Order: sequence, then C-alpha cells, then structure tokens
Amino acid sequence: DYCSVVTIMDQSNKRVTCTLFSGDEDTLPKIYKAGDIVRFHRLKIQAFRNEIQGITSMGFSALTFDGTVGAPIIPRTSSKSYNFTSEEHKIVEELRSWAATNLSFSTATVKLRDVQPMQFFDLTCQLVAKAPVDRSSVVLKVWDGTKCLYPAWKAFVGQAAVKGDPALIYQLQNLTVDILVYDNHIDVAKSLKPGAYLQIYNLHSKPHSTSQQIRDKSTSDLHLEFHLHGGTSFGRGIRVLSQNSEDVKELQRQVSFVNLRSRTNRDMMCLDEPTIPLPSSHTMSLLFCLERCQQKSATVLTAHQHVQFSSLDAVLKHTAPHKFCIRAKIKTYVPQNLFQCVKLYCPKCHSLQEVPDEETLALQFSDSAADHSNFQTPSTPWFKTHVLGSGEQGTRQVIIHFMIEEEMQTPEDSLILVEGATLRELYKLSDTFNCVIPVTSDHESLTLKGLSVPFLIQEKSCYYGCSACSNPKTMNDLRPLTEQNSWNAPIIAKALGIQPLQYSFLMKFTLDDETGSLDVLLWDDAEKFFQFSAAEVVHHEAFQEQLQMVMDRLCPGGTSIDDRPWLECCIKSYHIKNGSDLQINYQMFDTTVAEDFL
DNA sequence: TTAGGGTTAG
Repeated sequence: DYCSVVTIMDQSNKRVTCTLFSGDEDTLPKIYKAGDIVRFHRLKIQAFRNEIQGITSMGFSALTFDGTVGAPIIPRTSSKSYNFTSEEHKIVEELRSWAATNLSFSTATVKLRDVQPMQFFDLTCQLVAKAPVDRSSVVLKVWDGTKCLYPAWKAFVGQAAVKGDPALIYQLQNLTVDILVYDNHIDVAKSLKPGAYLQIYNLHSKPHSTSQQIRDKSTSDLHLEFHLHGGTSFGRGIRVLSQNSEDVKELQRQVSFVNLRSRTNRDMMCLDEPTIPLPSSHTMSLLFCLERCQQKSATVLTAHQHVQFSSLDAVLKHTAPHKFCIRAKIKTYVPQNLFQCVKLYCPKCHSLQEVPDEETLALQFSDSAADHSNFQTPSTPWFKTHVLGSGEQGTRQVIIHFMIEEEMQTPEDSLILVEGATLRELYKLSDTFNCVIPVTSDHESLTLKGLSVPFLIQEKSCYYGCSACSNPKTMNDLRPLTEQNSWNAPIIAKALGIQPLQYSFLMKFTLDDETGSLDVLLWDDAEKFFQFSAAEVVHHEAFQEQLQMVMDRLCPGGTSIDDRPWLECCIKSYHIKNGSDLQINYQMFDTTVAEDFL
C-alpha cells in the first residue's frame, strides 16, 4: 500500500496525526503543502500509544483545498461524486483566516531568492530543462522568476543530453538552478516535460566546496547545490502542478515580469535585486577571497579533477615533461584575428600551413580561367565532356567532365571534373554537384591544378592535400571509383595519391595567476576545448561567430585581467627542438569550455 | 495488515 502520514489541526489547537493507507495513490489526499485544508470522509479514530490517531477505513475519501485566503475554493479529489455543502465552504474560509493569523508552517515554500544554505524546503518552480547525469541521478534546471542570492552550483552534463529550448536555457542561465534528483525520484523526473510547473518537496540546499576552496581551507564558499535526495520521508518528491492552481498563477506572474523586462537583454537577467548582504564583520581580505572563490571557472576539466592545482610559478620551475592542473586567467591570446587560428595540418609530416585566403585562391582560378582559351582536352572514353560558354561575351570556356557511368545519377550524387572555371563558378557548381574537382589538361590527361588549390570542393568546402606527402596521379586513376555509388574526400584523395590536410586549431593563450605568466598552446585538444571542429569554423559562419563569442567571454576586450573569468585547465609541458636548443612548450589538454560560457 | 513523521551523506 501507499502510506501518507498527515498531521492536522483546527481552531481547537489540538493536533491529530493520521496514517492513511491506500493501494491506489490517487485516492490519498492531494496535499500539496502544509497549510492545505482537508476534509476526510470515513476516517477512523483509534488509540495509539495513549494518543488518538486517525486511520483510513473502508470507503475513505478526501477533499483537499488550497489554504490561501481568497483563493478559489476548488476541492482536489479523485472521488467521482461527493457532497460539498455551503456550510463546509464556510468552514474552509474560517480555517483559512484562522491559519493565516495563528499558524506558521516551518516547511513553508520558499522562493529561490530566500533560499539559505543547509535548508530543507519546498519549491514551486517551472522546469526549463533536464538531463540525465548518471544511472542514479537526473538534473533539473528550474526557475521561479526570482534570483537566488547565492551563486548556484551547476551540474556539468554534455549539451547533447540536455532536453529543453537551448535559447531559453541560455537566456535564463542566471536565474535557473540545477537540482540533482536521485533514486526513486528519477522516474518522475524522466516523465517531466520542460515548461511544466512543479512543486518540489523537501529540497536540500547544500553548500558546495570546490577542491580549490577545500585546499585553501576556505569555509566561506557560498555556491549552493540543490539535491532532492532519495526516499519519501518528509514528503520528499516532485509533483506536477495543474495549470489552474494558485501556486502556478503566482509563479506565472513572477515569471512574466522577468520575461517582460529582460527578453532582449541578457544582463537584465541578473534582475535588480540587492546584492548579497555580507556581515559587516567581514574583513576586506575575506571579501576579496570570497569574491575570488565565488567565481565559477569558465572551463571545466574533463578528467584529473582530483589533481591538485599548481601555481604558474611552480609550473615554470618544474622540469619537463610534466602534467599540471592550473587555475589562471587569459592575459592575451594570439591570433587575435580568429580566422587565422585555423591551420592546415598534415598528419603524416606534421607540417602546418595557413589556409589559403579566398582572394589568393580566387586569383589562381581566375588566371586559369583566362588562360583556358585553347581547348585541348584529351579524349577519354569514360568521360563525357560538356563545353560551356562563360565570361562576359561567352568567350571563355568552362569545361565539365562527367563520368560516363554516372550519367544515370542525379547531380547531387555525381562527381564532376571542371576546367577553366573561376572560384565563384566552382562554388556554384558545388551547390548542385556532390563532388567538384578542379582540373587542368594537357594533351594526354587531366590532372589536378596543383596542391596550392583544393583538390576537391564539396558544398563550398575546400579540401587540400599536402604538397610534400602527396604523389598526385591523373584523373584516370579515378576510374575504379566509378563503380562506387558515393565519394568522399578520403576516398578521392586516396585514388589520386593525395595526403589530405586536416583543418586544425592553433592558438596561444598567455595565462596569468598572479604568481607567474605562461604561454600555453591550444592545439591537439582544441576541438574538445571549444566543442566544435576547426573544419566547422572554416565552413560555417555560425561557428565563426560562436568561436568569437567564446573568446570574447574568456577574454573580454577592454577589461582588466581582474574582471576576466578564471580558467581551470590541464596543461602539459614537453620539449621541442629549436635549432640546437631544447625548448619547453606547454599545451592544454582535457579541458573544455564550461557549458555556461558556450 | 502496512506505520505509527523528523532528513542525504550522491
């Protein structure tokens, strides 16, 4: 059976504890919180330990009312039929006004702005997003339209696992708190839909200490974790509130107020609340320490969280190779022009080169487009060649070679070889055709236009080969591929004897933690750091903007270093040869930008 | 019949 233990009292100021059993949870009284008013039907009174107690008997039923003065008197019940007289209506009103002046409920619901550390309380809130954390816990991102005065600890979960509107999550990031929900509450949590109004019972606000603060022996960390622990004692659990409950209406009022004022301005989400009042006895140094400790790191370690943080002066003094966890701020970084932080990298010879800029590239193609006046394409039995007039008077020729075998294919599946086209024309063709290979011809064969230009263009994206490691063949070597149905860059590169180059990030952060300053490369693990790839940055404007946004947050321009966020990172030192000298380099690894900063 | 009220320990 389900069991619910309820203590009731009335104007007599006497209390009776009732033990209510039912095989059907729905028939138990729908009590949302202390202060609700109940009418029990067929409650049996008996003695237990020299006191009377109420207990369910056959035919037990209950009506429950909101205990708020002035709220509509609508009974909550699963009973299909019941009598509710005007006399009883009056009793509910009397109980409400009596309770309002005579009772205070220790477990009263609390707004986020009133939450104190080490409290157990009930929260009326709206679900913004949720995500599984592990097998025994789920995180719920909720808000109630007020701002928690203590910085809320945020659970780190992969963005892919988060259910909820990303724009809203971002917009409300300073107003939502993460609630970790455990064990028996997971099933309910899983069934919740973002947007739902919830009553969360017996939520625990627990101070959170980072390892850094434990090491600093700082007991004044004010970050709060919110836990809904396992079990049901104290009514612990989650209830979805109905749209017409008074609590939901109140919540909607609070929430709409925030929306109206802040929809367009992220900073407004901080609300015009007073800042945390600090006891006047705090010394300035403690205030400084507090302020520093409260700052959440802009980056998160993806492993090695148990490793002690090292100061930068200690890192600089240490012999290489070695690995460290550090906490520092970005003093400056290069390249400031972020498009230049993407390079072309050869995994074979490990060489790095710049990505050719569009202008240079366009120039190389316009040269060949102008050159291509004498049409001398060799006859190849497995190509079908079309000559198109182009240029201002149609004087220039663009030659497109289709593979014979793929004539049955749709353009979006086909591979074409193109002579004499400008870069613009090539991009345009890549909108229609799956693979576009810029080629040039001599009397005998079609060949690549060299490796300073892309060997393949797909959906306006350029693929390059390493000039040192490639051994380019002629287009005749593509012939075996005609039996395949699909092509991609690696397959084409292999057939043409090309060692493909990879797009790769290379940045240098100058980090500072007041004990020293250190240049750290962001290189091997850069894609893990940003959570998008260098190729995505090259090919999509949205990722270029995202990269700019992340860097602007990690190292805001026009600010002093004091106002920038801390970064917690793993770095490793290693030797590199610089002529005859051995030099120590540092690289970041196993570090990622925190969810809040993305 | 159960439980009979007072907190996880992540």
